[in-house]
Amino acid sequence: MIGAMGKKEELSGLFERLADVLEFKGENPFKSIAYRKAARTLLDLDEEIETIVAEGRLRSIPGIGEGIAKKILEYLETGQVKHYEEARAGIPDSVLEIMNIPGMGPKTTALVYKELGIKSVDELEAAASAGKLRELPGMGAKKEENILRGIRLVRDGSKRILLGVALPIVEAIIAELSTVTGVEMILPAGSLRRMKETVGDIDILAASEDGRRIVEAFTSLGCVREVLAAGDTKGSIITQDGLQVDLRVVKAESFGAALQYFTGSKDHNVALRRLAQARGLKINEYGVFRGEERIAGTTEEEVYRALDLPLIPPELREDRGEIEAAQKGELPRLVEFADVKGDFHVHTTASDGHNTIEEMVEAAVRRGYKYIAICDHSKSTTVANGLDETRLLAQVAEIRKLQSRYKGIRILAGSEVDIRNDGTLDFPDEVLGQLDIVIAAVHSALKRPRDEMTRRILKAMDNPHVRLIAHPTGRLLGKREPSELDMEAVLKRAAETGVGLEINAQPDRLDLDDRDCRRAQELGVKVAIGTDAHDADSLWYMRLGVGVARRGWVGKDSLLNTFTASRLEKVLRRS
DNA sequence: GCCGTTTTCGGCCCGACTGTTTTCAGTCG
Repeated sequence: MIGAMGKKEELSGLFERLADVLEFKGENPFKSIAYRKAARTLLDLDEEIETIVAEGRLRSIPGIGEGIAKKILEYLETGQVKHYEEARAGIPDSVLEIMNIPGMGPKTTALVYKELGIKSVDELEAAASAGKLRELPGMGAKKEENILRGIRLVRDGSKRILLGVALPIVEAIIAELSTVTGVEMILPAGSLRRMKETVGDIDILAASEDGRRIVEAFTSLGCVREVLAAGDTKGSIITQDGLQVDLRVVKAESFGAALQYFTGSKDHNVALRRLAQARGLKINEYGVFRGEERIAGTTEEEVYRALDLPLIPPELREDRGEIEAAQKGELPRLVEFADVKGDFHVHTTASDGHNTIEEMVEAAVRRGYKYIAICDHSKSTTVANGLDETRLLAQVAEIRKLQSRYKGIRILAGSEVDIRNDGTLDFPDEVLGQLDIVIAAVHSALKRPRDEMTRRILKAMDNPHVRLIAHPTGRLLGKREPSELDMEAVLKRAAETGVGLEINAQPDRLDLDDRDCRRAQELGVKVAIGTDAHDADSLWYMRLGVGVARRGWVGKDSLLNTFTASRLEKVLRRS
């Protein structure tokens, strides 16, 4: 989910649509590639485009040259881009939408538009159903069927799904396929391996001498709804949940190259390929080649080493400067899942959780944690049965008593205390002072204007008892946009006050997101993962939080969850 | 349209699968 629409988001969308139009018209495809690259680059910017323009740094952004820079300036000055308006003139938007249908590329879309006057997905569906498409050159009955299936797929809402939903599904599939005879290795690849917050489809990579056998096992899994492709080295299915899963099979000697290749991202790979070319090498999914000779490919380390690079962790492979950092030997030492010693945000039956304090603590012990923070809701969040002062203090007493029975784990008495509309907190200071950790969070009036939202959070951070701000933007992936918020101001205040920001690890939150994390890291702000678990099983969301932190270039020393219990005590006592 | 340890012109990542084709175009990732 993208935040509020600023100029860079508008420009990004414009360049994407321009790329569509040019493809449709059959112009030099590399122009479209250039526009799409610029569109992605714009979205990835940490700063506002206006700032960059004002400081004359536009042309220093990779992928933005003379032509695109001019168009950006034109848009900022006039609100439109003439070249775009001219290019799209006479082409209805509904025609371009046809290109979103799987199987319908620019060529086929242009063909049906020109020959049959088809201007929308609905008209395409009618023509395909009536068997009219097969009369066109290069088209047949099978193509019609495929197009109809593609239309159904899009209508079914084959949208991106949450990482936290996809991860268990793909791990179950892998567990099953790893028992197939001849499977030497099998791992997830693609955006899932990069721990992107949502994934479009799932890529799985296997090593075996007998590709057909695995592909057959794959396409006959119990979860298969539809088989899209089945060859010797590749299979593609739609699961009952509507998730597309692609399996690729290579020989073991190529596994590293293939894993690298299918993990992406696309932009990262293109950049790597350029590096390879400059050295007279060729990279593909089978290895790194100098002429006919293969010089690497069994492991990913080999592939990167062939380019004089250290292994770049999958979570960083977004072409956001990781290759340059690797070349300079400046890759961050990312936090590891194994470094995590505790969870800062769990609920219990006292508010809206499903397990007792003791059950949550037991689950934390089983995970080897050294601390866990019990942070139920406060009274303003009535829908979640938030605790008032009396119930909170009773819970603190209960936690102290329970603590005496546990030696190896510290049970932190805390609260996920509401930030009210005016920025004050739901409990008075003398109550907050009795807690081990105070996490402040906005749960209401999320749509207030940017200034007001920012002021509320800044004010909460100024309260000396507050240690963390939970789910700072309030977004819910696919359901609710992030609140309007001056994140830069929040991060700077965090740096000043020493208040940390939460990476809320709920699958549909992941808030802070990876980009905010990276900025936090740059500013020296501490982050802390809280699973916000409402039951003991959900403590596993920690993995998702670690994924966000790693994608945000967060090192071990910036993540509070890696602190030992005694070091943490000092931070919590603070000042 | 972008870009430069072969280049300011001429490349631009590269291969698999499908369906339609008797040798390949289109699409996808």
